[in-house]
Amino acid sequence: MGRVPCCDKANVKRGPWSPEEDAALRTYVEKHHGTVSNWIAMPQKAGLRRCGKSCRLRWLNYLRPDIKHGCFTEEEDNIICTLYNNIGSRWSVIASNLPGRTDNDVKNYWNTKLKKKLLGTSKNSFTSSAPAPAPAPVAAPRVKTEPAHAPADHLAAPPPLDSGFGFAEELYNYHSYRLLPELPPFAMPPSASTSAGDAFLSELGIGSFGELLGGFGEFAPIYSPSTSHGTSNAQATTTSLTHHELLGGLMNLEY
DNA sequence: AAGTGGCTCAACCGCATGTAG
DNA sequence: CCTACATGCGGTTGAGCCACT
Repeated sequence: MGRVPCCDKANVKRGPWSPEEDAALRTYVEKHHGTVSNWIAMPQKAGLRRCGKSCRLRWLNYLRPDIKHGCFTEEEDNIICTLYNNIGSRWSVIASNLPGRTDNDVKNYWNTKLKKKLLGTSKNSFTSSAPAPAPAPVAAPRVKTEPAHAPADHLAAPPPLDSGFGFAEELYNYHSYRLLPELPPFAMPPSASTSAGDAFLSELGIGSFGELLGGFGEFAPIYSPSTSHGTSNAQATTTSLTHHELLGGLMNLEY
């Protein structure tokens, strides 16, 4: 007994999508205000001879109106590398930090360009402001209670401290490599405040602390975004923690 | 101009997870 | 609680394109 197929493979079209199919899919989804309640039933309703999963993928990765196509910026490179160092190949999580990018896009970009860039022989092959490449962590299991940190072998080769690193990169490295003895203590700016936290997030290209902490599973329980989630003033309402306190906690926990 | 080897990226596959009944 | 089904996700494939010889 094999798996139950998600569709009748003999009667569905496969391969590249035609402009007519794209139009039919786009029309259907837009008619339903961008949400499809049942992708399996959707192709028949839209008059498409496609697998529902294929339709969903086509919409999410290509037809969605907010998709950003084209070259990745250096800032996006940095975010991808930083998050990959921390959480491994969890492309959907990484993509969620890059507005307009899909997990497939990020994955393809990593596999075809970034990985080579990082593994390149030139010591300057990576951008000067980016964290140095670390051994790729094994992808964390896709469970909600996953360990937040990369596995221990991740500690084998920490990135060198580079004076060119910004606050954000240093904090991430600090987190990623568990304060190896050779790393000097990370100094919190004396004037650290909500605005410092905002600047930190802005530097990472992350919209809210909730997004940041989403990558650090064990911090999630102490943080609950306020109703102003996504704004620069988001705070941890359940604990009344400020950005400053969260940053402090982020740096002190486990170290 | 033709051959070929590498690269890109859309699409597919199958497993994991979520959820409704 | 169990089962079946839908959805989400990461890994992989292969057609088409391009640069090089």
